[in-house]
Amino acid sequence: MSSPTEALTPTSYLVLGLLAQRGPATSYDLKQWVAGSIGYFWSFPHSQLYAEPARLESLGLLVGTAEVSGRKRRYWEVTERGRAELVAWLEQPVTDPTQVHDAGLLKLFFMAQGGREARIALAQHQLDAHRRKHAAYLELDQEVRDVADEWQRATLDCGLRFEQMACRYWSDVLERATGS
Amino acid sequence: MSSPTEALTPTSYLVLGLLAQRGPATSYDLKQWVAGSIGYFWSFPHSQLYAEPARLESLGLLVGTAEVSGRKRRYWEVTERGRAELVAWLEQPVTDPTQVHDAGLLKLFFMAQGGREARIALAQHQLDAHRRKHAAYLELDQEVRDVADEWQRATLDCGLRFEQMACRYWSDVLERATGS
DNA sequence: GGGTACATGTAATCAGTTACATGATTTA
DNA sequence: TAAATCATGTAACTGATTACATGTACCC
Repeated sequence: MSSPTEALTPTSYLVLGLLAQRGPATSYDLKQWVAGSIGYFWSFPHSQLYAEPARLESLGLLVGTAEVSGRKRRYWEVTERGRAELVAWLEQPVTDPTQVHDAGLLKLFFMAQGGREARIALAQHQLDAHRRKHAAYLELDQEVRDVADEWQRATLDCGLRFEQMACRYWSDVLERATGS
Repeated sequence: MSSPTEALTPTSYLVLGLLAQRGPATSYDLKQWVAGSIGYFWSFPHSQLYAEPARLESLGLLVGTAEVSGRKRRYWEVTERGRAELVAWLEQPVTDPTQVHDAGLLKLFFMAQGGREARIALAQHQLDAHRRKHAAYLELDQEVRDVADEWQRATLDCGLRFEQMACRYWSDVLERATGS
């Protein structure tokens, strides 16, 4: 029992991981970083990114320093214990199964209750959305190619594959919806 | 402004949709149905499935009837307004982007902070998990082949494709993790 | 120097999760 | 008939979401 850590959430490890990876930063920085990476498939509202560091500090995993000048920004930095906690988490096996929250899929599941038009519209709309996302990932891939490390790029690669699969999938659904 | 509906959640539409699809049922039935379908990739805790119908009844989208005999079960049934609300939802375009909550991916993103062993273990573990899930979907596919409607089967097909993609992905990650 | 967008945070609400609790069936 | 499991809920907590509020920098 190295650390009597009160169950941390994914948000906790996100904050811990980002700060460990990129050094001291403000909640606003976290927000920006998330928006440019993980946020593409796992959204963390900015209010959480302001609240969570305070919690982690009370657990001794971060330390914060407030500016005295105008903006009074609070910078957060990972402590030794914080880094240890992060590494321990990385070594633990994942238990929670992947959750895919997709309102489009939920609708499709009930689409026998709707009309043909609705099915076509859904499929078309989802196809467009996933195509846009795929394009966005491709662009992102170019942008970060030389600043991201190998595993960050691997994560992005998963997004890319996912969107590619989704495009094919909704394209097939569209075909069936049109044909029936 | 057909209905002054207070923003419904995905849980609301899940309940509405299931009851519309399969007729009057108890919260326990809902729980069972979810466990055998959507629940594979989008978990809805049973407490929600007990609480939500009450909310929907207060909105006039369901009506409940309580047994008087031993178990005092409460059966829920969709009203006309409920059905209309469901259909309206099916026709609306999806706005929320797909959320993929996967602790494994989150870890991978930070895996430069961990050791080679941890990366191999993660990839291997995720690969196993997705293989099991894929197998489970295949089995489910056989079971429901003749009871599920076309769009329910299409939803399952998405799960199948997702797991297939995930298996390939983590297999590739495993290779890179081993090789470096 | 007034408007607009960016930056930084707080407060209130609410959904989701965990835990608890108990009655009804089945089975050993 | 005792134990175990299934069935049916409720209560408490807390993380997540939304909304609000204000300060700072930029630009027209």
